[in-house]
Amino acid sequence: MSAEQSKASSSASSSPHEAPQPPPPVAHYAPAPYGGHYPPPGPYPPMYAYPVPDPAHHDPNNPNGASPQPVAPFFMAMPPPPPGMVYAYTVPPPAPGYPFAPGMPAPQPPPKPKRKQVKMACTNCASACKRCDEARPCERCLKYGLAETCIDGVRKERKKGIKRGPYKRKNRAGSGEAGADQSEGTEAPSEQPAAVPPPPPGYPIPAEGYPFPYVYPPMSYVPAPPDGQQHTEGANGAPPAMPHPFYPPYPLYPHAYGYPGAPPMAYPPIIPAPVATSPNGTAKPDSTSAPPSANGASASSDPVKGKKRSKAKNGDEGGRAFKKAKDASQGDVQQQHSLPNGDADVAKEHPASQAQQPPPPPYTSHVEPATGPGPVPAFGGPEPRPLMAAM
DNA sequence: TGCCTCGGAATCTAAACCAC
DNA sequence: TGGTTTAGATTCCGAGGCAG
Repeated sequence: MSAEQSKASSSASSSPHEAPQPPPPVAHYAPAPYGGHYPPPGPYPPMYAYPVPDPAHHDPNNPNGASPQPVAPFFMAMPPPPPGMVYAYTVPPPAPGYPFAPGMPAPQPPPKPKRKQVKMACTNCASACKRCDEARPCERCLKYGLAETCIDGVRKERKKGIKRGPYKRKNRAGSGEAGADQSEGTEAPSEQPAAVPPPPPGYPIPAEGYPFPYVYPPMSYVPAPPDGQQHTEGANGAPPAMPHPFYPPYPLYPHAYGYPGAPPMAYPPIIPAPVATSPNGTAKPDSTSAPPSANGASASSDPVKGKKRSKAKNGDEGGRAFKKAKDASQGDVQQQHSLPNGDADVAKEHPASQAQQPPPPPYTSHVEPATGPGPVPAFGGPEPRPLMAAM
């Protein structure tokens, strides 16, 4: 499942519709744009992205009292922000159970990454209610040997002549962002902290989903020209055209990324650390990127949300008995091994196709290539996580 | 226990509506 | 005419439940 999804999503991200976009060009840090030195002379003490595991510390995500997973901490030697600079974004929330730095916004549940749908699923995927992709045959049909039956369904024509009630105009006080937001499907206004100042004129706006905070000088701040050089600012005293638009992220608290059990981060939406999947699934960053828990913990995690089931949807071939009977009688159709709803039978005939799928790279399925930079390769190694290559 | 099924939330998309 | 809103159509996530 997860492998299938990750594969599908990865292929979708490589489709012509959603060609992965490279991250925005990174302006390399110019060491002396100010009168003083920035960054201040090092070396900096290593800043761990999460606390060094303490044998005496019991991870709250390991309810059995197990010690934290021995994941090597990665550290970031980060200079403090340059004088007069402010981060345009706040840093992600800390891992559960850890305090907030003073002044940090209250913890919020990380917003679920928006689901991306294909325009038209193939008939096989549609009948199986499984993820499809734009390619024909799609990944799933290829995987299950249904390539020949992987065709687009026929989208039903929308009913016409349906009358509607009076429109409720959305609140467009915020300079008319409602429409654009709706069409874009983003919830940026509610996700961006209100304290984040807009970039000053002349400074670029970071691409949506850009993984690291930008820093801008405050609106009135103009960096002191180094060594008496003249400003290259434009007219009206605007800041110079992007001398260096941002600086490396500064972890305000020492466990921004990668702490085992840390929730998926609202921002940036990337780079999972080697997450230790706890037995009760509490550390599961996303079920789409994690293999189903062996004991069905996810299924039983919320007993309140019971679902009713019927054996057959719309009286179709819903049950296994029906499928089996159909198989027996129609073994030659679907290339002798599959029903349109290919999962069950294909899985039986190709058990390895599911069982031996390598675990998917976490989070890759949630990169939004259409709106943000390309997927950032997940950091999978235990060694200290490298800083951004462009830094 | 693992896998399959399918309910329903999330998303897409085009028709209807509205302002200019 | 173009932009916005609404709602039908569709996708597919994820939890319940069954077969082995």
